[in-house]
This record gives sequence, C-alpha cells and structure tokens, in this order.
Amino acid sequence: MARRYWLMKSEPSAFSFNDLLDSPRNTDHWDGVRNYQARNSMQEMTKGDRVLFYHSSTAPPHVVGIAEIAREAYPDHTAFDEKSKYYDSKSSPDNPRWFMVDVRAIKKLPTIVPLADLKANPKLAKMLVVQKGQRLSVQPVTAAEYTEVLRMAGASAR
DNA sequence: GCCAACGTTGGC
DNA sequence: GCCAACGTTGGC
Repeated sequence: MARRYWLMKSEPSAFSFNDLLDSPRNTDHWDGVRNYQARNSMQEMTKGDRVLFYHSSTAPPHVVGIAEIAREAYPDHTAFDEKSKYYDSKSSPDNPRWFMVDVRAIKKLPTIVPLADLKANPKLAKMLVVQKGQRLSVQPVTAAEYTEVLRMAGASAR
C-alpha cells in the first residue's frame, strides 16, 4: 500500500517533539485520542506512514518535526484505567472503543513552520490545519502538502 | 485569559 | 430525533 501522510497535534507542554526524540528508540505510543474522526484516521494508518508533528497551544503554533508510524492501531489501554484522565467506562479490553499507534521521531525540521506561514501559502489552502475552527488532533495530509511543508522548512523530502 | 468553533450529552 | 447545555480545543 502506498505510504500516506498525516498531521498529529500535541501541546509541547504535555508532550513535545523533543520528548519523542528522547524516548527509547525515538518511539512512543500516542494515547488519549478521544475523538472518533481522529480515531478513524489512526485506524487507517499503516507502518511507515509519515507524520508532521505539530505543536499546538503554543506561540506560534507550528510544525516542528517529521515522524513515522512505527506500530499500527491497537487498543488504547489508558481508556481501561480508572485512574487515567483518559478513562472511558464504555471502552473495555473485550470491546475497545479507543485506539493508539506508536510513533517514531525521524528528524527535527531545519526550521519550524509556523501556522501563519501555512495559512499564507496558497498551495496549502485546502490543508485541514489551516481551516478556521478545525481542531482535529489527527488529520490526513496529501503527499503534495507534505512535500510543500518540508520544502518550507528547508528539509528534503524522503 | 478570552472566546469561537465544535463535539458530546442528555432531557424531552 | 431534536436541540440546548455543557465541556474542550486551540488560536489569538
């Protein structure tokens, strides 16, 4: 199957791209997604898909790095943990409602790409992250959009 | 800190 | 099934 491209948001104060780089094998699981559309996107992900790692709720919001899907969707165990803030009584190991993937950091971008720059680029007019009011934490990106963001960051596509 | 946009919940 | 109330996201 052809490689696909995604954008995943994280608040750097909670989990930053550096945190992912500092993780064992540059890899960690992406838990806590509790939105059906975002979950559905995660279930479509295949190993090797590329991810634009986006820092939200920071000034300025920006794309900071490139990651890849290291493990395809599996049940999000934090939903089963009553002590977790992501606990959901309607999700159980027998019938999981929420899923997560493993993500591996590939590299930091030479320069970050601020949201304002994405918005100012006509080639990215249809990109979900620039749409007003959109707040999906996991979203699909086209190959052309992905390549353009890398070009803006001074990075080569690979 | 404000608040618009959006998704979810629950009463009816 | 409708929709008001509520909680959350996330840019500014």
